Amino acid sequence: MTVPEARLLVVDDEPNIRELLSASLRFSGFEVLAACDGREAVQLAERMRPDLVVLDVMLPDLDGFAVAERLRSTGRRVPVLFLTARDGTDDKVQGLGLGDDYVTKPFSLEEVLARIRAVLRRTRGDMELPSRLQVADLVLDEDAHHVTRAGKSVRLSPTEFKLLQYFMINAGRVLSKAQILDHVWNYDFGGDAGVVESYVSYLRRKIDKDEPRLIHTLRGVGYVLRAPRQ
Amino acid sequence: MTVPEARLLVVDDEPNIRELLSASLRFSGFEVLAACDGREAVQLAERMRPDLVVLDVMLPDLDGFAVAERLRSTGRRVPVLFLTARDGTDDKVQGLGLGDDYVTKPFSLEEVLARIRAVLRRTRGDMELPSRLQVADLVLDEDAHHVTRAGKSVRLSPTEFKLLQYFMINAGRVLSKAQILDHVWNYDFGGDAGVVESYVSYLRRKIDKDEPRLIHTLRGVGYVLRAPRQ
DNA sequence: GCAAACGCTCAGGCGAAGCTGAGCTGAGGT
DNA sequence: ACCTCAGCTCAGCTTCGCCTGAGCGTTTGC
Repeated sequence: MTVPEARLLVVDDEPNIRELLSASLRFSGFEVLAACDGREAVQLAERMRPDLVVLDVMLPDLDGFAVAERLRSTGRRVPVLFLTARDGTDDKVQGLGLGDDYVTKPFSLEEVLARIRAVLRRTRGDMELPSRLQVADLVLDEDAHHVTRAGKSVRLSPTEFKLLQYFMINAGRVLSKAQILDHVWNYDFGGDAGVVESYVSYLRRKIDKDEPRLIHTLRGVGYVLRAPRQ
Repeated sequence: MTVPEARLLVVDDEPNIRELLSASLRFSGFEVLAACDGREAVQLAERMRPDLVVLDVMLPDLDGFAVAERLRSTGRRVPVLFLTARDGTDDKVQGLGLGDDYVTKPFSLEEVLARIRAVLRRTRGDMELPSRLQVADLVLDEDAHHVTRAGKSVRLSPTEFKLLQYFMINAGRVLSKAQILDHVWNYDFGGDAGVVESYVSYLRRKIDKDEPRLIHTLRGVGYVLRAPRQ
C-alpha cells in the first residue's frame, strides 16, 4: 500500500478539501505538497518537481487548464488529475493529455486514490503499484475493473466495487463503518452507517456466499477482509 | 507506555471531564494543556503548538468543527480527536481527514488513550508507539484488533479486548478492580466491581486456560498480568 | 474450627448491533 | 413513455455482548 518516492502536489482553494486530500494521501504513503491557487501551484511545481498534480479546475486566480498549460510548458511533463464539478462543466475536461485523468466533485477518497494509482502505473510503469489485488481466491483488477472469485467472474455495481477495493487494499486491517463511509462514499454524503451494512450484505451475496469466508464482522468494531487463519 | 515529547491540548467545557482526561493523560506521560472553550483553545493551540487536540464538539461558544477549522487554517495541521455525544449527532462526524478520529461520550479512558496512540502512530509514523503488545506468547495487535495466544487466534468481544489491552499496557503492574473499572468501563458506569471479576473470568477462559498462567489474582489487592518469573 | 469476606463461574434477561428483504427514487438507456 | 438498474432507507428479525445475581469454593481473621 505504501508508495515510496511519489511526490504529489494538491491544488484546491477550499481548505477543507485541500486538507482532507493532503492528509489522506500522506497517510497512504505519498509525499504531499499543497497549494491554494494557480500561481502558488506553478511556483511549487517548478521548484519541487512532483510526480503528479491533483488540480481543481475552479481556482480563484487562474483556470485549472491554464495551470496545466503552464506546467506542461516547463519542459518535463507532469501528469494531472483534475477535480471538476459535476454541473456540466466536466464536458470541458478535454485536452486531457496522455496520462491525465479527472474525477468529479463530490468524490470519495477511494476514487481519487484509485485514479492516482492508475496514473502513476501508466506514467511510471511502476510495478510496485500492482493493478491486481488478491486475497485467497478473490481477485480484483483495478485497471480492468473486474473481479473474480475462485476463477468465476462477478458483476459488481460501482459502489460495490469501490467498497471491495477499499477492503482489499486494507486486507487484514479492521475498518470501522465510519472509516468506510469516509473513504468509499462521497465526502458530502449525509446518511448514516446503515448503508454500509447493506453494501456489505450485497458483497457477501456476490463474492462470499461459500467457503472460505473472507469478510468478517467484528461486532461493535467494524469489518475486516482476510483469509481465514489456521 | 510513556510517550515522550507529545503535547496534547484538551478542550471541554465540563470541568469533570476536562480534569479526568487531563489527569489521566498526564499520568500516561503526555504533556497536557487544557481549555474550556473554543476561543481559548485556538489561542492556546497557536501559542503552544500541540501534537494533538482532544476536542469536544459541544462547546459554549464555537462549535467544535469551527474550532477544528481554525486550527487547520493556521498553517501547520494538527490532528484532532473529537468527543461526540452518541445521540445521533455522531453521524455529523464526517469529513475527517486521516489523522483525525472521534470517540463517543460516554467513553472509557482506555478508549481515548488507544485512539490517541493510534493517531500519533499514523501522523508521526512513531515507532516508539508500537501497535503490537506482547507478553510471553500472548500478542495483541491494536490496529488489527486481533489477539493470539501461542500462535492461535482468539476471538474477543470489545470489552474483553479493552480489558486485555489495559492489562498488557500495564503488564507487571498490579491493577485494582477500581482502577480497572475507571479505565476500561465508561466513566458513567454505575455498577460494581463484580463485572470485573466476570470479565477476568472470560479472559482466562479464552486466553489463559493452559500454562503458563499470565493473569494472577492478588487477593484483596487486584490483578496482575505477567509472564512467570524465571 | 467457624464465620465472614473474597473471588470464581454460570445461567439468563435485556438491549444493542447487525443482517437482509422490500420498496422508493432518480438517472440512463431503449 | 417505459424499463432497468443503482443507490439508499426502512423495518423486522436474529444474533450477540453486557451485566446481574446466585451458588459455590477458597482464604482469612477471630
